[in-house]
Amino acid sequence: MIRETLIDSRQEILRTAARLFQQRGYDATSMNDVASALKLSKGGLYHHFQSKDEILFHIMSHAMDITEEKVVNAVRGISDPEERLRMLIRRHLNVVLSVRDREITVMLHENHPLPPPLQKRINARKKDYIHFVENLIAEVQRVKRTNGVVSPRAAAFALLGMINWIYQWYRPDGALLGEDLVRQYTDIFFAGAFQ
Amino acid sequence: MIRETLIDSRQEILRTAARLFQQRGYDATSMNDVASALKLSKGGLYHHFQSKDEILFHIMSHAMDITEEKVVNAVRGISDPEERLRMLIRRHLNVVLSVRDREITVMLHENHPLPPPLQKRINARKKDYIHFVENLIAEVQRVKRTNGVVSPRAAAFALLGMINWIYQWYRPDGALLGEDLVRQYTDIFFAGAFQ
DNA sequence: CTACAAACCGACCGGTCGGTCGGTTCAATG
DNA sequence: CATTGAACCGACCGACCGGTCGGTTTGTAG
Repeated sequence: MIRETLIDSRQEILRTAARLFQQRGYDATSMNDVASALKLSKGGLYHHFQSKDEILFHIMSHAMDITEEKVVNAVRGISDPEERLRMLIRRHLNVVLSVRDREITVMLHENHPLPPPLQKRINARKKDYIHFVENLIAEVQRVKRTNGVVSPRAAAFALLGMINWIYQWYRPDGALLGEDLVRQYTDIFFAGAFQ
Repeated sequence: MIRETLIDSRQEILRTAARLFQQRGYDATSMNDVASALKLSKGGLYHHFQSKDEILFHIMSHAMDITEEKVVNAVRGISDPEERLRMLIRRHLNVVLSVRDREITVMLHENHPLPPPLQKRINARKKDYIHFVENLIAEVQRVKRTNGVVSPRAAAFALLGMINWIYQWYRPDGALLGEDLVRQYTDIFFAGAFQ
């Protein structure tokens, strides 16, 4: 049971750190803040992680894991490209809105420079995802025979911008609710990208 | 000429600070960094501004000035709503892309909490702008008689998200260039919001 | 040349940062 | 009960943070 608790501790630390980073920002959150939120001393915290950077890296990695699991994998089984894209929009949007998946917001917002090799691993996964979206859009355009006006690349950036920007203004108690957003954003994008 | 040089100094400080804040982030940029980039001591810098917060506030205020001048005012004279919106998209997008207007990017990205009264002034101006965009979209929907599918509010957020997110990925030497982006984003949004 | 204020310097302040380290607690194993 | 290693503590480090202040330089007006 030793292995288990170690992993659990690390996971719990990452969850708490992600919450604090999301609320106050990475730079404005000290290791003392993280430690005391976990009822731990700073020394105790450093028993589990080597550096603050390492914590941020694992949060971002986890964010990419979530994206691949809850968006990409959830969509892979759908054979109809249009339905696949609709589900991708729904899933991606819900991940951004999800209070549980705070790692996503941290990854979207924080530009803190990680050590180059770590930074590259994150960037590579981000690029993979963009290409996945881009290819899916291209496929839908082929099926719908509407590939003259908008390039899949620009459409992908537009779509990801629409959705990723939501964390900047969305409040769960606001007028625009999740399901409503999914419907309207999907309508906008489909009419926009497949004219 | 005394007044002039004082204002000039302050402006130059703000320009340099904006550049550094954009490149490294607000928290990661020290007052020493700003001072030495201006070939000034930290003490000399504090002769012109009372605090780091004050500098950030003025940068953000300036960002809103730029938006009102280069986007809102540039568009006010256009009588046809559709043309007005097209020009707004073009102008807003060019402001985000402009290397000269770094203040915009700083305002879009930095969430550093300012003293509440200052924070409120910035937030109020942001909201005014969003409402301006929302109302313009509603007007175009009325003219085009296409106001059933997408609410002006959601459309405004989608549009601003598309455009504002650009700073996260745009590189002037990339494949997607400014004019191309304007055209494609305009096409996407018009087909999407006015079905 | 004098006077004076704006501009600026550089040493300094209290505090906090990320990170270290020697030592203690604790729980499981044999 | 002794051993052992993970978990953890708390004091500490050097560096740097935002900000202050007394004094010097500099430019201009009389």
